[in-house]
Amino acid sequence: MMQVNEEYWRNYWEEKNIFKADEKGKKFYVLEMFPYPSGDLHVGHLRNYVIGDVYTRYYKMKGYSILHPMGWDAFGLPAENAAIQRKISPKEWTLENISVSKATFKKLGITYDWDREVTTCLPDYYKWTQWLFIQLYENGLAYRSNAPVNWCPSCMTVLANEQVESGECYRCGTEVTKKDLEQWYFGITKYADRLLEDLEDLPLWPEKVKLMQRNWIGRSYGVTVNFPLKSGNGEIKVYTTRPDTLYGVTFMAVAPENPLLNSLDITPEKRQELDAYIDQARKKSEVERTGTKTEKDGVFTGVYAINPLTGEDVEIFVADYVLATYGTGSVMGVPAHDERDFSFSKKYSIPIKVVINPEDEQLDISSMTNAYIEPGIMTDSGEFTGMISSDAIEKIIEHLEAADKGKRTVNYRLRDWLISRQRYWGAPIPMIHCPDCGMVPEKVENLPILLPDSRKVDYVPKGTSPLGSVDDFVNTKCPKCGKDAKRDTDTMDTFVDSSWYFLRYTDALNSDSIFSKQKADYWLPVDLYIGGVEHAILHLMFSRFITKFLHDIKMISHQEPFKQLFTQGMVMNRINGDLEVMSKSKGNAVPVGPFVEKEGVDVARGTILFIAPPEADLEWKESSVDSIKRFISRIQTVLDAEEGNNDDKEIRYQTHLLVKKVNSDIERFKLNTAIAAMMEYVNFIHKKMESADFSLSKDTKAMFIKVMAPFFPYLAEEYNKLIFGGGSIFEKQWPVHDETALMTDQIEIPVQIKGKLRAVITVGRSATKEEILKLAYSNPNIKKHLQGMTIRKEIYVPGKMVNIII
RNA sequence: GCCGGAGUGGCGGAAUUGGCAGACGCGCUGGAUUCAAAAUCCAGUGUCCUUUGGGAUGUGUGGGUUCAAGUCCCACCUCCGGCACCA
Repeated sequence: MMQVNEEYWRNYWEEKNIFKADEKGKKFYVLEMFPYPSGDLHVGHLRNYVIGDVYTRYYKMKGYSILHPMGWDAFGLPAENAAIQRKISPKEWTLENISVSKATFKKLGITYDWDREVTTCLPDYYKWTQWLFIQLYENGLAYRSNAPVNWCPSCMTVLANEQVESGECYRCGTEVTKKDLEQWYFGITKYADRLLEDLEDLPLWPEKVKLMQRNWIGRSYGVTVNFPLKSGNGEIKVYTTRPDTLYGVTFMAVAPENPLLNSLDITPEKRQELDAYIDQARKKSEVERTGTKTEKDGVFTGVYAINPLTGEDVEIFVADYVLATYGTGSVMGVPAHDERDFSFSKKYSIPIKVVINPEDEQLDISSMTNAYIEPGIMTDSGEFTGMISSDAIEKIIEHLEAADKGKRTVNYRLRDWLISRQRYWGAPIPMIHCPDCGMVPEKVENLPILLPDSRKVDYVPKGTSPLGSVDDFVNTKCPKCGKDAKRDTDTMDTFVDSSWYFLRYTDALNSDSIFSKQKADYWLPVDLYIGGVEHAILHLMFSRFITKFLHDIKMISHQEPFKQLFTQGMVMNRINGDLEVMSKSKGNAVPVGPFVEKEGVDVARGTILFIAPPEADLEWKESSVDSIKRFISRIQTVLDAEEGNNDDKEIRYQTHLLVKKVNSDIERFKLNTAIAAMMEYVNFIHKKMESADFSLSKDTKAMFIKVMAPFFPYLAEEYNKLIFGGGSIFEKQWPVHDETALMTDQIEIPVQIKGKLRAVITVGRSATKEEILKLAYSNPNIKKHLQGMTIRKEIYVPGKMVNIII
């Protein structure tokens, strides 16, 4: 029986540079999302990387120049937390984890080009993260702003909107609070339209992910309407997508944070009441304020605005369900035609005015229990009365613009990306605060701004940036005027690091530039990007944004980084009876190292690929290896037999069918059925060997070995060496099936009576309809069922089936 | 609440264009081999009926289109995921 020497092949691939990108001819860039280095890789990681490895080996055999790199998303909180607990430096801890993970990758023999390894926490990488920041700053896309931000009291840092899930921190699940802080933002909203529209250019992305991004960007079209104040000469602007309901506006609500409240002419008594409400609102969490379950409340300001279309008075409320950060921070209230406004008006006895009726009904305020939010016929709406409301929308916008009472507006749910973090283990923001010059970017030649040695830093989180405690870091000279100045002490969100790493791989060792345009243009876009769907918004949107920005500053030609996205399913494991995603932090991780040591890499690969289709979640069971172990040993039985020379038509048929099937299964990401097809094939040969003096010819063995190579690379190499004398199987050409081999002389035709299968007949390939029907009618079971029946119709689908209707 | 996706044997899952449902595998049952066991090999395995030829039934539920539906249409149920007052 064949002995597999994994180490030999691992070294062979590496020493002979089999999978080193040679940058010649047609290219294929395979990428798996790089991991956070948490130490031991587990079976969940294995799945992700093995899928990528299959494609790398497959495209290599198809003659492409391959780029398949690996690196480390190495900044971030776990390193700091671990360091605080164990009193070792985040850097040491991280680098140690990387070396453990890397050793496991090497043991697996995944086809990475390690010369291109990137580690985001090392200065040769974050130098360019800082460079990128400066480019964004100089193009007006990085700015500081003082605003209420999401604050995680447990992580002691701010979070981006994208990192808050139902009011909780995406990392630790702690309820997020609001804090007013001056923070750094990236102007991703300037790219909102392009990020939305260019999704059309990504046909090979899952619809689900594109939909999630569309929803997240949340583009809406409407109008900003000016409501003059009743007293004084100010005005309040509101944004609405339903100008057709403007005649029904009876109140308006302003966010507690909206600064225009200060300019309203409010009586001192009212002012006191309002301040109490505002104070209370600010203490509430986002979920308490805007969650669907809580009842909306507010306080009347005592001040009125004027409906610009009707001239009627409109009560102005302060209400904490109004978001200060969306639209104008104020909304108009139309009780009759908005569910939320309806219940608010009931609560505060605000008048209700119907301005849209259903086509066949007149709404009656006294009997209404719900708002009518559908389109309908305009009523009580001045010159627009009688129009279909959906048509009136555009007419009213035109009217408002003509009268200078409003302006057509597009709004987005997407917010600018808050990227500063009050933590130590991240890339320092390369900006300097100068008392004279203000904000000044560090000179590019001074990059990287090194993180100070952790021994000098008090990086235990206190809610302020740990770097602020290091005097020789903070104190510097202004790059512009040379006077004493202070460095910015925040570090960047780790999603900044990972939003451009796929570009660095194309030119990882470049010390003069972030990458060369020529290399990036050759390799981009990533042809196949494999990772979890949990990054559908965060990482994938930020990467698209940065790619577009780099395109705009002429660093790259492409506008989209990832041509095809494949989101693989999660690996689940039972813990105390509950099925949970496998992860180190949950304590249910099955480490890869001991597993492959025991079973071998090929068995580990085959198992994880066979038990479920790559996109489906799967439950990990140790016992799943049994079927693949049996299969591999059966492959050996078949291949170990002496070469025969008695391949017949049937063998040729089966072999070419296998090649065709595996090829198409790989192309459509059905790696589980590709393995099933190989099993069928091997079972077929095995049976044939038992019943006759038969063994495969050398040529047929070659076809099979090539087809299995992307899945079981070690075994394939051993047989390639044994039977064909060496070299790497991956330098050989992927087989092409011969369509003529699939043309059998005989075909089987199922015969149905009234849609029920009654017989299967075997006929010659070229049999005519008449011949087939004749044969069908002579079949005993068909005869039996047709006894005494009248045939009403015969349906014959050429080469497929016969259906007799009685 | 809104928007997606999915429901197929005891289990994981096949069925690529409306054309033989359950490929492949796990498990289970019986047999061969063995002193015995493991491993391996062979046969069977949706459910029910059966004279062993077959027959009935069957892809979440109920309807529909069609010669023919797991696949298409309508309504509903359940589960999973995303968003959750975005005005």
